[in-house]
Amino acid sequence: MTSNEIRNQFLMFFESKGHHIVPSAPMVVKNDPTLMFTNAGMNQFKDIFLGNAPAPFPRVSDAQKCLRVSGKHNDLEEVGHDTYHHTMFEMLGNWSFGDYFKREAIAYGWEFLTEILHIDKNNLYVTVFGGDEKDGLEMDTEAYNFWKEHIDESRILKGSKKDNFWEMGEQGPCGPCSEIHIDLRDPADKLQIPGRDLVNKDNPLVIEIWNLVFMQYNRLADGTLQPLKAKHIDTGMGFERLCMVMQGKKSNYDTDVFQPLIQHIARLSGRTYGQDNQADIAMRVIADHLRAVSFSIADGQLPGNAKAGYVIRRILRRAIRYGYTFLGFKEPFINTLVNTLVSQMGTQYPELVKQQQLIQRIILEEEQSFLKTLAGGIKRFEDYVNTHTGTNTIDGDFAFELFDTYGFPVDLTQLMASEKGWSVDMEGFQRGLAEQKNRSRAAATVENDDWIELIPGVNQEFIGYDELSAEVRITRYRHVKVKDKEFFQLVFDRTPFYGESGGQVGDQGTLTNPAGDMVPVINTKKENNLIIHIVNKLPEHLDQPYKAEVDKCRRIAIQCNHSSTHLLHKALRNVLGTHVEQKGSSVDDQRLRFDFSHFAKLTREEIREVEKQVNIDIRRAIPLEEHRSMPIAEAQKLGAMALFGEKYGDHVRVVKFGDSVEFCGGTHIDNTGHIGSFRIISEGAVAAGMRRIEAVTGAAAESYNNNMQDQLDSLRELLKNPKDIISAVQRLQEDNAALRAEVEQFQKAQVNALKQDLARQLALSPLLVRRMDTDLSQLKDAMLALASQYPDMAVVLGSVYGGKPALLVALGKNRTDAGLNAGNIVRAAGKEIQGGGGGQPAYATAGGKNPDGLDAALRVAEEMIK
RNA sequence: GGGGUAUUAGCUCAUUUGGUAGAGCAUUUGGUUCGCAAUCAAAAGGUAACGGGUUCGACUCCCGUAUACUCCA
Repeated sequence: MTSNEIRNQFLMFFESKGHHIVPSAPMVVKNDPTLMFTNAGMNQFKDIFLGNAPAPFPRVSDAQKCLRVSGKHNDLEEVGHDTYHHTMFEMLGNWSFGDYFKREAIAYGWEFLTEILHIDKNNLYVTVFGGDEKDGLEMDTEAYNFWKEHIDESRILKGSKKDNFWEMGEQGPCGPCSEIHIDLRDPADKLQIPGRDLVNKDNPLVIEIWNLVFMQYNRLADGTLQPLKAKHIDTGMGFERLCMVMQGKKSNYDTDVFQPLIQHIARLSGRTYGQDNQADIAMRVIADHLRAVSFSIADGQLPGNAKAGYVIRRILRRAIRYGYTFLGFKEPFINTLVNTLVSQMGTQYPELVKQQQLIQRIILEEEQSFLKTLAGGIKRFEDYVNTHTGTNTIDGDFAFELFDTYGFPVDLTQLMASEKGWSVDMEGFQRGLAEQKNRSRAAATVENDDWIELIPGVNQEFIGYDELSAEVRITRYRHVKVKDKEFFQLVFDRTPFYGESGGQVGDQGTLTNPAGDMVPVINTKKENNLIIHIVNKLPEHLDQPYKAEVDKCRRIAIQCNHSSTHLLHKALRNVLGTHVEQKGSSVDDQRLRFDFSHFAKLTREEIREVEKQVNIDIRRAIPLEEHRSMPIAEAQKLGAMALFGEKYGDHVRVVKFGDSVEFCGGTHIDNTGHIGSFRIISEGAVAAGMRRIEAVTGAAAESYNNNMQDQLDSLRELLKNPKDIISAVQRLQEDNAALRAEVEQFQKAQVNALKQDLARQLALSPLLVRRMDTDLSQLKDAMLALASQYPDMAVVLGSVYGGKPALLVALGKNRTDAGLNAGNIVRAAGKEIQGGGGGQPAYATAGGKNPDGLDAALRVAEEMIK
C-alpha cells in the first residue's frame, strides 16, 4: 500500500464513522504566542478545547502537517541519526468534541488497525494510565475495561504519568491517554524477549503508533486539576511510522515517503544509500529537513534571523552542513531536490506546487549565504591555528565565539581541529553556551496567573465590524508579569475592540463605568481566538457594566490603510502579473507594509502606475461589499484570493471592493473614497523573490506630499528660484568640484614652495626649527619626502592656526637610527602648550590649548634634538 | 525578548597603547603584444553606516540609532 493510499484509507474510514474531514491547517502558527509551529494534530482545535470557540462539528478527522524541532521527544540534533525521528511529519487524527468518548475512540482505533489495515493483532499492545499519587488520580479503569473487549488482558499494560497522561502545556486541558504499540521484530527475537517487556523502552522496533487522549481535566497555574464539563477525544497517529509498518520496513526512511528524495540525493552525491553509515545519516537529515523547510516556505514562513524564521534557517543549515561534511557538497544542491518533493507530495498539498519556484529560490539563496558563513569561519579558524603555535588545543572561548558570533558549527570546528591533530576545549565551549542560555532565559520569563472567571461559560462575541462602542461585561481577567512590566488582561462578553491579527494592529480605547471611572485600553491581542484587552490597572468595580469605546480616529486610519492594502494587492497583480502574491502584511494607524512575491526591483514607472491605479479606485468611491460568512467554494467563485498561511474554517469572511476580492478578517473602511489618497513611500527587497512596499494614506499621505513639496520649495528658494532646479544643482556640483580642485592645487603649490624652501635650508643645516602660522596638517607627505631625501634631517615646526597651537616633528633615517624619537619629542614639547601628541619615530604631531607656550615648546624640542 | 560581531574606494578586505587611511580586483589614460582574468606604468576613486560625547587630535575609546550577520529564549 502506498503512503497516499494509507492516508486516504484513514480519512475514508473516519468519514464512514460520521467524521467531518477537514484540510490540514498551516504548519506555521499565527495568533498564538505560545507556539510557532503546529506540533500536533490538535493544534488547530485548541481554541475549541479551551472553550473559546464552539466546535464546528462534533466529530472531525484529518491529516495534519506538523513540525517539531524541540521538546521532550525531539531534539533537532537527533534527527537523521535514528530511523524514526523527524522535524516535519504528518499526524493522522480523529476528534470528538463533547461527542463520543473512551469506548468509541478505542473501538474505532482497533477496527481501523485490525479490520481495515489488517495488522496482526498478535503484534499489538496497548497501554492505559496507571494512576498518579501526586495528582490524586486513580488508574484509568474505564479505558482498561473497554480494551478488554478487544484484546487479551496480557497485552494491556499500565503506564506512568510520563507516558500515559497528556498535557497541552503547564496549564490547560489534559487527561489520561491510551497508546497502541506494535512489535515489528523478527519472530526469533520475539521468542527471546516478549514484546510487552519492550513497550516504551526506546526499542526502535517496538513502537507506539497511535495515542488516544481522553481529555477530561483542566490544569490550573497552581498545578491542581479541575474536571472539564465537556469531555473530548484527541488522537494522533504518526503517518510515517504507519507507512513503515504497512510497507514492512524497519525504518521510516525506507518507505516511499522518503525514498524518492534519498535516491535523488544519492544520485547527486554519487553514492549509494545503505553503504556508509555517516553518508546515510546525512541523506536522511537532508531528506527530512528539505520537507520541513519547503512546507514552511509554502506556508509563508521564510528563513530569517529571529523566531520562527530562525528555526527554519537552522533546520536548513543543518542539512547543508551534513551535505557539506559527509557527502562532499561544496556548492548549493538542496534547492535542486525541490522537484522531487513536489512531484511526490504536490497532490495532497497543492501549496507546494504553487510555491515551487519561490521555495527553490529561497533555499538556493540560503545555501549560498551559509556556504559563505562557513568559508568565513574556516578562515578565522585557520588564522587562529596559525597564530596559536605552541599549543594544540582550541580554546573553548574561541570555539564558542566562532559558533555564537559567526555561526560556525562547533562540530565542524572539532572536525577541522582533529584533522590537524588538535583538540577543542569542549568544556569551555559548553560553559559559554550555558551562560548564554541563562542570560536569555532570565530575560524571557513571562508569568501568567490563572484566569479569574467572573461570568463563566460565555462565548465572546466580536461586534467591532459594526460598532465602535458598546456596553460590555468583564467575563474574566488575569494578571501578567513580563520582566519588570506588569499588566492585566481582560475578556468581555462582547467587544468592539479588534485584536491584533492578520497583520492589523490591535485597537486602543477606553473603558468607562457608570460612575465615570475610566481605564485606558492600551492594546488588544488575540490568543487562541480569544480577544484580550490589555490594561495597566484593573478597573475597580469588576461586576459593573462598562462602556467600551474604541479610539475612533485611530481605528479609521487603520481601516484606510487596511483597505488600501487590498487595493494595492490588486494593482500590483494588474501591473506586474498574477505571480504576485501576498507574503505578509502589517497595517497600523501610521502606515501599511505589504510583502509580496516578485523577482525584480520595481521601476519608478511601475511604482507610479501602481500608485495611480490605487488612487483611481479611491476616487471611484467603491462601497465595501462584505460577506461575513460565506462557504469557501462560493468565495472562490467570486474570485477571492486565497492566502496560504491563514487558517480558515469552512465559512470565510469575504471583503470586496470592486474587483478586489479577498478572504480577510480585518476591519475596513465602508467606502474607498474615505481613504482620500495613497502614496508609496518605499520599495525594496526582503529576500530572494520577495519585495516589500510601504505606503501611507489619507492625512499621512497628505503630510508626506507636503513635506516633499516644502523641501523642494526651500531648495528652490536657496537656489534663487531657477527655472530648472536639477540643472542648477548639477551646475552647483560641477562648480564645487572645480573649486575644490583649485584649492587643492593651490595648497599643493604652497606646500611645494615650503618644501623647496625647507630643502634649501636643510642643505645648509640639517636641524631646522621654525614657527609658521599655517595649517600643519597638509604637510605630512612633504615632510616624509624631505626626510627620505635628507637622512640627517630634523625639522620642528610650530604653528598657531585657528587659535590653536600645533607642533610637528619630522626626522630623517640617521636621526631615528641614532635613537631620536619624534613621538617622544612632541610629547615632551607638547606639555608647554598644555597638550599632548604622538606619532611614529620619524613623524609626529601634537596639539594643545595654550598658544603662548608655543615658543617654549619649540625650544624644548630643539634642546632634545641637540 | 536577551547577548555577540560587523558596517572603511564600485567589489573583496587590510589598517594594535588614539597621531601618514592602504592592498587586490574593477574603472580611466598611456605603453607593450605574449590568444581568453595577458602585462607594464600612471591616474581617478573616501562624509571610514548615521547621530552625539570624550580628547589638542577619533576609522580607532564611550553612548545612542539604523542595517546586516549570528547565537540563545
